[in-house]
Amino acid sequence: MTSTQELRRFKAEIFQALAHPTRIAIVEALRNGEMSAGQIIDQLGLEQANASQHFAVLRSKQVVVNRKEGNQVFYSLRDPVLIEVLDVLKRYFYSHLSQTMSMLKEMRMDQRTQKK
Amino acid sequence: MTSTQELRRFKAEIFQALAHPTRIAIVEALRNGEMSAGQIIDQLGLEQANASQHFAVLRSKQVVVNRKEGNQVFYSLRDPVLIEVLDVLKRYFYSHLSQTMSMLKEMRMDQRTQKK
DNA sequence: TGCGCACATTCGAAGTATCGAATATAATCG
DNA sequence: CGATTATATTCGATACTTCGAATGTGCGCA
Repeated sequence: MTSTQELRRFKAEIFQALAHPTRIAIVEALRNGEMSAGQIIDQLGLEQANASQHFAVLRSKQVVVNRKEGNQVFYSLRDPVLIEVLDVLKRYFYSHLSQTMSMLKEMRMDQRTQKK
Repeated sequence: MTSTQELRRFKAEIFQALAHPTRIAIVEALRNGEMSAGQIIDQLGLEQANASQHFAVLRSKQVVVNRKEGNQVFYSLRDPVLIEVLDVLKRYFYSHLSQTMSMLKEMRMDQRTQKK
């Protein structure tokens, strides 16, 4: 039996997988179909090793799947329903834009202040 | 100007806020309207201090808002659109149930094996 | 005023995530 | 074969998260 607990742990895992700006960028880049690792890295301006680490996270949570072709590895979303999740959040963001803006400002200020 | 970067950081913050089974449970408990901290704690069987820490995370990311009434604190979702996000994930979960089940099994096995 | 309830905060330990640098692997090309 | 390209993995440092235990805060009631 699939317990409620398990379902929540599963959801938490997915959220964790998406809880990084770079990984969100990767998922968004895949919105229109598969791309090679190299294409994603170029498009987003990432460090190769770092990108690969983020790919590993997304793979481990099955957010993306990959396919090897010769030299290259092509990534795609396992299920485009995840894009819906991002779109819902975009609406969320815009519907609370002014509050969100000040929140973002605070977040940036916190960052600066913390770095002593 | 709201940059794409900022929007991604914002989304990542929301995902981070939801990236814990207990916090998902709290958000789901609030699906049907506000509840006091104590009610949530009882219903979910949480430790008081731990629950309060999770409330703090949800507040800091503005996922929930609170209202004091005398002795008690009532929590509610800032925007029920977040429930949509959880519902989308539920569909995601069920549409990939068999794969997900084996993934969960592996995850549990990993946990056991790692605890040396 | 002082007690008790409801809730929040702080602290320190343990675990987990992130990064860049270095290194490994695997396919292709000459 | 050995070099080159594409990608992945490992390592160690630093930062963040989580937990329970202890303590703090603020309200209401006797």
